[in-house]
Amino acid sequence: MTDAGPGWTKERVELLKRLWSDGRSASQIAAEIGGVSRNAVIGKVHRLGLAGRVLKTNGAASTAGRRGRGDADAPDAPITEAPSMLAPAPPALALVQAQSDPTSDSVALPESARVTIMELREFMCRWPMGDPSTPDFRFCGDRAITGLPYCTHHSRIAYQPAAERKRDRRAVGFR
DNA sequence: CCCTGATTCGC
DNA sequence: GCGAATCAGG
Repeated sequence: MTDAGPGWTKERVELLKRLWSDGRSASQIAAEIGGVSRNAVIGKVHRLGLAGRVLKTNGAASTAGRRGRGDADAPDAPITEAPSMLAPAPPALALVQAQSDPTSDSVALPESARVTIMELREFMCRWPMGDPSTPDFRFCGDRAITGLPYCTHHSRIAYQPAAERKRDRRAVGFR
């Protein structure tokens, strides 16, 4: 047939837009479409002007991505750090008892897999739920982000906009 | 280590 | 216009 050139046909672009707006990740879309890498998907998405789904993840992109491919890196310009001082918003412990079931014989397992400390694994979210003094105390137990004690959802809550700390540690003559 | 998206630049 | 490379954060 004449489909020897896998370019961004309208069908593919539409599919891309649909999947992207549907909340699918770039890698998922790439796998779905096939023949394209996740980078290609992201690149196309940006070119189309669809980017912007993520809110505060661009903090990385700000300093990153100015290199193409094995190109000489120019002296990075002094990026003006935005003094965004947002509220620390500390996570209140043991205060998230939404639907506390009093002596509930019911299962009461609406979502996620809450587990006890016995069932807690390294890759499980350690978000406290309930009072630690009661036997009802459980942990989120969801798949925690590798390297972090919480899952994606709770990580965002715990680590809200309050990461503007010491960024550069590689000062010359440090120590 | 896994994943995510953002960005730049050579092609 | 395209996407690999790179970055940074979660």
